[in-house]
Amino acid sequence: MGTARAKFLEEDGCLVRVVHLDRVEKARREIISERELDRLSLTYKVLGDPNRLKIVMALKNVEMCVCDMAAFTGLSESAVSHQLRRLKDLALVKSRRDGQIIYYALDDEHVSGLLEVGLEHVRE
Amino acid sequence: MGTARAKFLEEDGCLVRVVHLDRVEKARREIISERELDRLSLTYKVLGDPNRLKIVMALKNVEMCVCDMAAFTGLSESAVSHQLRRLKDLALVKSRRDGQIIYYALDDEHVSGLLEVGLEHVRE
DNA sequence: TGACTATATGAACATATGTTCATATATTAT
DNA sequence: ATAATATATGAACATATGTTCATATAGTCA
Repeated sequence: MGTARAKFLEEDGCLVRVVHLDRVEKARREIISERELDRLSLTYKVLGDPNRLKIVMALKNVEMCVCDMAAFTGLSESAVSHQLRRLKDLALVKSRRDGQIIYYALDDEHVSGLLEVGLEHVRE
Repeated sequence: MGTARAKFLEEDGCLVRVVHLDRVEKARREIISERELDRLSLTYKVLGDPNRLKIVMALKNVEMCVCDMAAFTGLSESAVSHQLRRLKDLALVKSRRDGQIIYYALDDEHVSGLLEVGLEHVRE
């Protein structure tokens, strides 16, 4: 039944095979900016490590300090600190200081939202 | 003002520093299974690459075949195919055949949900 | 059937990533 | 101040990841 066939078009001096030029152009029009795409992929990537994800899942329920998270995950405090920095850089996690101790928590509801939707998908 | 101080407890024959034992235990009780955690982190990881994310974002709006996505992303068809396999393994993407052409689309609404929430977070 | 088209796969290679170890910073307590 | 505590950082190393290239598979059309 399929009658679609490839055309070839020139792109940057190269021949590129395209079956649905209209779809490719539609996708090009509707894609988000390179900048947003990079930031978005970094956001997912930072959740894409089991240890970091474990940290974030824990923070979903309770504030914790570095050594608590180290005890919980089995990582060294240094490793946890490195990971927290990445999480903080992408605004997945925020911190507040109380005396010598720095408490970490999820940055906002979007983060729990991401975890919820992800879990739903994994569990279906 | 902070009066919290660390205790040391034995864990697998090692001394581990813990400030809030109650929180660590709470986190341990409430954490999801190792299996779910792995699958969840793989799900985020697979979205955590700019090229794969670009593919998925495009599929949010329109069905595409491999060579369309190759043209759209600037990747080779082989590279796109490799990435699609990973996306399919984690049920982020599904495919249907029509003649010689295989059309790809997002697997379900959870995937667009993940993209929506992620974008909201990045844009705030 | 056999030639052709679209997609998939395996191995290899270069780059990216996460942990460790040593050390630095910042706050508190004496 | 000085010592002690909690966290952060930099460099280095081993492993993981993504692309390429060559080749394989699977469906289609003559």
